[in-house]
Amino acid sequence: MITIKDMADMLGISTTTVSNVIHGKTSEVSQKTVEKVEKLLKEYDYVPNNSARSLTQKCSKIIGVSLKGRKDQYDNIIADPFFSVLLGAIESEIRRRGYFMMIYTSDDISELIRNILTWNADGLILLGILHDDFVKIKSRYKNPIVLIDSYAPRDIMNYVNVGLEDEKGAYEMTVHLLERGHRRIAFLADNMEGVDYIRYIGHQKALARYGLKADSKDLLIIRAEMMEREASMEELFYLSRNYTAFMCCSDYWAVLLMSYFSDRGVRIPEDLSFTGFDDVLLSRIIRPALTTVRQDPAKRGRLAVDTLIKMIQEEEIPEWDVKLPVELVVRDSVKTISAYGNPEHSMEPERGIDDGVDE
Amino acid sequence: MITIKDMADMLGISTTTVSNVIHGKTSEVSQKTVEKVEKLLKEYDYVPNNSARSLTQKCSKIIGVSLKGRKDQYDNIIADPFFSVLLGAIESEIRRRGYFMMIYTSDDISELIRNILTWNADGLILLGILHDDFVKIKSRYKNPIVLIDSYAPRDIMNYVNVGLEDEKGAYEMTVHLLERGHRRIAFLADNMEGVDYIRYIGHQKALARYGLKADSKDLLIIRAEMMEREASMEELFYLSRNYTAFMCCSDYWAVLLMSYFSDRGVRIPEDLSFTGFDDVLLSRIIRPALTTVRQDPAKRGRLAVDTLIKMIQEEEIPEWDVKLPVELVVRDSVKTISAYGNPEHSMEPERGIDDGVDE
DNA sequence: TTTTTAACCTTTTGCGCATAAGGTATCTTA
DNA sequence: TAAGATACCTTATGCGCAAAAGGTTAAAAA
Repeated sequence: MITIKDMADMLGISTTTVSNVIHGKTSEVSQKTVEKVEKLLKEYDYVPNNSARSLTQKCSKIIGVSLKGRKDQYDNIIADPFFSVLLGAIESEIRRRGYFMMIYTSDDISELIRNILTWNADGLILLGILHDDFVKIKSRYKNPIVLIDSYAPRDIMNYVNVGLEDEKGAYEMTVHLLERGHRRIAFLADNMEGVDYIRYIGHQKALARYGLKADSKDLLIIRAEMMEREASMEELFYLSRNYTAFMCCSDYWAVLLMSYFSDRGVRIPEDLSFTGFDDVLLSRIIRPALTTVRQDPAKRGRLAVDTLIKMIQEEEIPEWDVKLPVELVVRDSVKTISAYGNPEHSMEPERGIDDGVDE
Repeated sequence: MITIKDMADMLGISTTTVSNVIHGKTSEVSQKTVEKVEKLLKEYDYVPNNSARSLTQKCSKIIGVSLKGRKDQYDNIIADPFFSVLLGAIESEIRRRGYFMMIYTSDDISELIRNILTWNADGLILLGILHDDFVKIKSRYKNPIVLIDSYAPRDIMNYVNVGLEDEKGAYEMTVHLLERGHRRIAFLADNMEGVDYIRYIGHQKALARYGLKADSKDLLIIRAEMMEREASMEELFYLSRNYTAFMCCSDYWAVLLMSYFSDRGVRIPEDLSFTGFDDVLLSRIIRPALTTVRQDPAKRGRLAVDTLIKMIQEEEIPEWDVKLPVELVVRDSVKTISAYGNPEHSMEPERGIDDGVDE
């Protein structure tokens, strides 16, 4: 590996002059010298040592990306069809902007913090981080952070979140189910800390508009490890008899559950309707095609990187809670229940109740 | 950020002593001093600056991972269901071993080289690299490299490849199709440079065993951009009438094509049978479930990282061409053709022809 | 003529760390 | 008692780079 000093010695000039040419400070260097240096630069295809640069500059050109959330059968979050699309978009945008990406998928938050600090990452993108972990990171890491799919009490801590119209999405999906005659709807979430909580609020509001009240026993928390355990799945299967529809917080799990249920002879959507969230490729391909809420992960990834780099370079904090649009995508996984057996609820929304969503 | 010098000053000792404690060279430091330093280390949660370390040591603890290959609708290779699982396995293994991962998905090979060199990566994992690009990288980058799914003439260049029994997989799949009565089989590949070429050889050998000869017009090269172009798909649709089975080199494309064809009224497998390669989650979930060749991407990722780190640490080159096992997974996407209309080929393999695969 | 200024250099410093090389006691051994 | 060994420490150096600070020359301004 050729260094600045090597080239300076070859030309009999100082390293500062070579460095100046590299950084385009040509006003301080004669035309003749510039040409000599540039010739050598090309000849040896000089590549700067970024470790050395990071030491002198305050910036490392590294952006850390941390993923947490639902895992697949390989205990592997990158393989999640939604996250992988998002991650791909983030990677290409980071690269396009001249930065480097380092990924951390560890559940160990102090390991994550050590990794960020040891490389002195210029900025951080956190996907699906829980509030407590976010606070821990904030207390040690002072560079800009952009969140994706993370919600926390704003009075506690400032943050920039590249989010979604989650509440609206869940609201519209619930209305869709209600309008098709469903009254016994289970809401399946990862946890009640992050986006799923916001979605649940939308769900509640939609129910309220129809004069219904959300019942906590209809809120089913599905953790990744449950998917593996036959006993948990059996229980879910047993529970499902109480419902006409399963409203899931991700396409991934909706699809996994559909597969499990249909293998056990449940007809979808005749016996049980399913809805998802995200609109991943999978959802278009399976049969019945999944009714879901679409978001644009590529756009979201790009916006997150863009926002972060703005914060890094201009040290100015932009809008702290973007909400990207969602769109209801109706396919074939929801049955229309014409003659609904439970007469206590009318099909029409009740009057006098506020029309709903606050965004 | 606290540094070694900060701590040395606090304790009134030299930086060397602190450094020695950090590296466990406690034989050179008195018990009392060790305790003092360790207390401070814990108190301030000291994290070393890896840029500084990289400068003094010859190693950076960075492993570069480069992906090339088929892309999805977002022009995003990370989102590929097979690559993402593999990548996830690689990431967690790299982290477990105390290294850091940097990803490059750029098609621009000289940009990739610059990135590796600028960070002085200790090693490289290349997925699906083409031979010319590999030669370019080798000429500039002298640290260990492990390939995944890459084949090249071995006499030209030494390399370590963590591969698959590709030939065997394709052979067995072709035999499966032949045994079910298929004679007009299209072989769908990405390109003829990498693993698909090896698979095609297996395909040819299986055909030969049945007294058939592979016809180059049955080899259909499907590039990612064709998936987007309606015209290309229409042409493929038109071509499909000549075949009873589409043998695809990846589940991903098999599934995409199945979806396209069934939307156009083609019944699968009644009108057209499909097979894949990889056995991704998708394949188990779609209907008909896809008959495919299974590989274990998690194991493969781990083995690749393990091999690379062995090369980095022991500077010893292990087995240079591992072939991990594959397994035929028969599901529902292949029709059994009982009365086959073309009398010129018998259902039985011809005698006297060698039994096939060389592994 | 002297001073100023601009153009074009170089020398020096330090980022944080690891290590080679150099100390100074104290303890062993013959 | 002198020579060597041991335990425990420090000083000095350099990795590759960027930038502050310091030169020198020649042209421009006073």
